[in-house]
Amino acid sequence: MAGPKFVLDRSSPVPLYFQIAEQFERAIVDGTIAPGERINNEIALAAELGLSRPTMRQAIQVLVDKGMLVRKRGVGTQVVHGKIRRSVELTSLFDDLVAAGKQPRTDVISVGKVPADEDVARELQLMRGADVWSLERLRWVDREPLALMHNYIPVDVVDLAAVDLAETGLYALLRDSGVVMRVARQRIGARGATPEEGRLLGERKGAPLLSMQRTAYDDAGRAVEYGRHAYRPDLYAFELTLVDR
Amino acid sequence: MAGPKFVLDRSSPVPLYFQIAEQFERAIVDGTIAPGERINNEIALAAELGLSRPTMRQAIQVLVDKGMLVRKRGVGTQVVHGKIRRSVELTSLFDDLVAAGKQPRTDVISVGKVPADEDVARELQLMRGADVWSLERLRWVDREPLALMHNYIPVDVVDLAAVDLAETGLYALLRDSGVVMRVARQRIGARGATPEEGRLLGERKGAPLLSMQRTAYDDAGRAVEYGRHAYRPDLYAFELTLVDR
DNA sequence: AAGTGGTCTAGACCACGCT
DNA sequence: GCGTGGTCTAGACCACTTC
Repeated sequence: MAGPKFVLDRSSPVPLYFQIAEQFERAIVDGTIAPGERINNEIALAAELGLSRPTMRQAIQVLVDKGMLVRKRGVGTQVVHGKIRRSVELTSLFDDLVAAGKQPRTDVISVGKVPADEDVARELQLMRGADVWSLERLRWVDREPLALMHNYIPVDVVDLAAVDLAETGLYALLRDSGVVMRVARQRIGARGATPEEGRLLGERKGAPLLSMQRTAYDDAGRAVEYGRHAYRPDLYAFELTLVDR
Repeated sequence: MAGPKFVLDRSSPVPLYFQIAEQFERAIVDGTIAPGERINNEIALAAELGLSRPTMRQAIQVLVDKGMLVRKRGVGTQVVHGKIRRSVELTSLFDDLVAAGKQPRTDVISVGKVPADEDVARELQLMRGADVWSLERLRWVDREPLALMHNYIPVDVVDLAAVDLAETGLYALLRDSGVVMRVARQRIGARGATPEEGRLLGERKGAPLLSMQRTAYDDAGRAVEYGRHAYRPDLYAFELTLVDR
C-alpha cells in the first residue's frame, strides 16, 4: 500500500484535509508511492490518523481533482501513471515564468482610458463606449519577445495611473487592490500575426501565433478583467489536466 | 432570493446532491436566478428540501466547480455574471460537433500497427519500438476539413482491426471496449502547417494551425491513448473555465 | 452581535467489482 | 460474500464579514 507516515498538526490553521493532501502529493511526486500503486482504503487511512472518514475523503478528493489519484468503486484508489503536469491555474504568465526560474521582463507599450469596443463592453458587462483601462504590454524572457498582451479593466476596479506595471504583474496588482479573482473563462486559438504583432514579437507577418482571450470574475461574480493575448508558439503552450467526475 | 421550487425523488438512483445541482443549473442558465443574485444560505436551503447541510453543500459545490457560483465566507453564495460556457471535458471532437448540431464526417487515412517512436513510447509507458496502433483521421464538418488527428493506442487496450472508425468516435469505441477514461493531460499550442497538413486541410503551407497533444489515462491509472492533432483555427478553438479553489 | 461559509465528527446504508 | 468507494445524516465549532 502506501505507508508513509503522515503528521497532523491540529493546532495549525491549515485544514487537516489539506495537510494530508499536501503530504500525500509530496509522497506521490517524489515516488514514495509508486505510480499504479493502490493506497490504503479510506476507512483504514482515517483510522490510522485519527480522522473521520469524510475528512480523509476530502483530502483524497483534492488529489483526485488534480489528476494524481484515480478512484474505482469496489476496487480502491490508485496513483495515476505518467508524469504530473501542473494544470492551468488562475495566475498570470508572469507568475509562470518566475516559477520556472526565467528572467522575465515587461515593456509597457501603452496604458490609458479608452472607450470600450463591442467585445470589451460585452465581456465586462459595460455599455459600449464606456471608459475602460487599456493596457498593452510586451513580455520578454531571456532577451526573447514572448507575448503581446492587451488587457481591459473597468475603471472602478483599480486605478492604473501611476502604477509601475513594468515591475509588478497585473494580477498581483489586482490582488493588492483587494480584488479576489475566483473564476476565469478562456478561449485558446491560433492565427497569423498582424504586421504590428510581427514587428513586436520578432516574427514575420502571418507567422503562426497562439492566441488566448480571458475574462476573469471576482468573488462577487463581477467581471474584473478581459484580455486578448498573442504568444510565440515556439516559446509557449498551455498545459492542462482534465478529470472526469 | 432564489425561490425556485426544487423537486427531489428519493427513489431515483440519481444522487440527491446531483438532482439539486441539475435543477439549480437549469435555473441559472434560464435566468430564473439572475446573475449576481445571492442564493439562500446552505442551512436554509437544506431545511427547505429536508436535506442535511453536507448534502446541500455538495450540490452547491458542483456548480462552484463549474464556475457558475461563487462562495464568499461571511457573505453568501452568488451567481457569476457573464454567459456560461461549457468547459473542456473528457470527450472527443466528434461529440462536440454532434452536440452542436453539425454534420461531422470522418475519413480514415491510415490505420495499422507501427513501432512507437520516442514520444509515443514515453507517453504510453512502452518500450521504444514496441508495436502500437496508429490511427490517422481527417475530420470534416459541413464539407470543410477541420482537423487532422493522429492517435496512438497500446495494442493490448483495444483491437482496431475490423472496426468502422469512420462511423464511430474513437472515444466511444474505447468506452464500448470497457475502457473507462478518467484523466487526460493536454498541451495546446500553435505551429505552421506542413505541406502534407496544408494539402489535407485546404490551407497553404505554413498557415497557422492550432495543435493539441493529449495523453489519456483509464481508471487504473494506465495510459490508454496518446494523440497529436492539428485544427484549422478559423473553425475551432478550446474554451475552458478555470476556478480558483 | 448576527449571519455566513469552512471544517470536522461518528456514524449509517448502498452500489459496485471481485473472487 | 466481502471489501471498496459513493452517498447521506444530524449535528458541532470555528473564521470571517457585515452591521
